[in-house]
Amino acid sequence: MSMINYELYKVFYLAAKTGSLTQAARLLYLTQPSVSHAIKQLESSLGATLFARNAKGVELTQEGAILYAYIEQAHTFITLAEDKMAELSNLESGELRIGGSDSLFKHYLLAYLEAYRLAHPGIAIRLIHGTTPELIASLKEGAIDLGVVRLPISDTQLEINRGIELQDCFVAGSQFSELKDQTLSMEQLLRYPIILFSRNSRARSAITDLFREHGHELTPQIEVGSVDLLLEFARKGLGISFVTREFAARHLEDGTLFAIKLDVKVPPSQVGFMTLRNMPLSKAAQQFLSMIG
Amino acid sequence: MSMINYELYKVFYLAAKTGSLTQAARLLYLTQPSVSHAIKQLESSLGATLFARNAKGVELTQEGAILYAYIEQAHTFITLAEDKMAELSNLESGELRIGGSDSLFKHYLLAYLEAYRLAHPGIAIRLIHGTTPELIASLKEGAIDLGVVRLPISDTQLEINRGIELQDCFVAGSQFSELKDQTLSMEQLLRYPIILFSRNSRARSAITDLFREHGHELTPQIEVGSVDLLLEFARKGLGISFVTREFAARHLEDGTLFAIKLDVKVPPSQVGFMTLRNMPLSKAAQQFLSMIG
DNA sequence: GTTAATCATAGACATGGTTTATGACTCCTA
DNA sequence: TAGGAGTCATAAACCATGTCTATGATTAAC
Repeated sequence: MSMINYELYKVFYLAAKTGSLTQAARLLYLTQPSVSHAIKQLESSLGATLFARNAKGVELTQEGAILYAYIEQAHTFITLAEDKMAELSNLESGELRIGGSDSLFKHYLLAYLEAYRLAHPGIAIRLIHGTTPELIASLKEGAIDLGVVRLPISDTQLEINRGIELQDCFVAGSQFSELKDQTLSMEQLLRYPIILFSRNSRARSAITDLFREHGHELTPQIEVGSVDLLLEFARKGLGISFVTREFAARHLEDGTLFAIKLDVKVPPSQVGFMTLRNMPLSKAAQQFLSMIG
Repeated sequence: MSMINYELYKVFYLAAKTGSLTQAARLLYLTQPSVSHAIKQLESSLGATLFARNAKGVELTQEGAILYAYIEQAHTFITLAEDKMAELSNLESGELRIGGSDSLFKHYLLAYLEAYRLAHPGIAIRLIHGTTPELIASLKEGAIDLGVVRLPISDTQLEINRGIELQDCFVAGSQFSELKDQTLSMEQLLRYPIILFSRNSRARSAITDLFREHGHELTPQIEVGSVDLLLEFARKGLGISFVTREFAARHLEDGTLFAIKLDVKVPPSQVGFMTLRNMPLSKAAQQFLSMIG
């Protein structure tokens, strides 16, 4: 490998382009002898005279012209690279890939994403949904920059940032209005039809575990696959849904749903942003996290 | 202009390609801290972290991967450039453009060109024919590397190398065999039909000038456009041709033509190789001249 | 727990690039 | 035709940059 100092090619490029060592020196913030020396070095490394020197400046020789054709291309790519990196740095372009659940995207991140998009329209936002283990795998493959999930998570390779706290609760519609002012026990609640999120959900296992700790088995009459359906089924009176209070906010406000008071405190759940401990965040992701945190 | 030291991109390229600063250092004949420092410098110049460092080596970040896509291209071009220059240096490729007259090509250069082609089959040979002023213009435009012409030539921008000496003479065929053993004066010669090369020829003006100096006007009965026709017409007995003895060698030997002895010495003409004084010769041209010189 | 990799850091060092000063040359202009 | 202003080249002093040595921190593997 000949391994010529690439910096010499920059000098050569500018000398060839301007047709003057003096001008090249000016562009490079160097002196003319320095450029002269650099060109001489390149010439001796390549074993060819690259320029004809004359009183008006320099002119490419046959060999110099051939070299220039290649170096011009190389220079173009490097310039493009520098421009691109500047864009990325200025958040004028780039990609922000977030993993999470659809409900967290919709009810928690949406507002931030809108603000982010407005502030940095050049950055493409990609939302990838999956379960927590899937998202951890995606992170480790580099398919996403960060994941938004319910805590706790224990994986030494991950770095966790806490987000908001969410309070899960049971909600019902007007068909069950007799429960509005009561405080129910677990036993009492279990007499009613229960609607839960489908298996593999962190929220679901949290609540069934809580019931089990108190000696009760929480078995749903209906299982659904989305938060929207949980809310919809509860509103239609098909049963009592276990949902995140914050996600039901609209319906709780307009009265189509109400929260049921339990005599047992349902522990809140923490939302967290997980990133790979070893992998530095992209500027786009850094900026997004800083907008939230 | 951000003007980052191009040499840093070489280090970055190898680090990214090998996935290891240590290995990159080995390829660059540097130490690992040096590479580490170079990468850090590049990162701070670009305002982005390019690598995730871990115990096994380094891995490109999102931004690093984007940069790599560009730098890989640039590196490819530079490598191609270096390969090409090595080829040119080794005379494995290139172009040799020679200007001259067809007769000089055929009768003088041909042997050298054959040898050259055999020795350097990778080099494309281009012969451009034209008059001396045309060739000088071609030289100055960079359209040819060297010109082969009759001397003298006076142009301060040109560098002249002497080639062989050619002796012009009058030749005739068997129809004029009575002249074979005579030594003619100019006056006597002028009684016969003369065949000259068409106007603008250096050889022609040399001989007409010589006659004029002696008070005679040499006016041809026939003008032809090539040396071959000069010889052909003389052989057919159409007249006495003024040709270069060396170009007529074959016919002088086989007796179809003979040289006429004049009582005036026709000064020999010198063939020269002209190159631009200011423009360094390509390797291909240097080699060619050295084969002749 | 030990070993052997990795990269990072700090400071000493020296190579190499830069500068200054000057010279040779060419072109243009008065 | 001389003078001036531009070009690039050269040489030597300088110094700053990049390099190395030495060491540390961390991680992975055995």
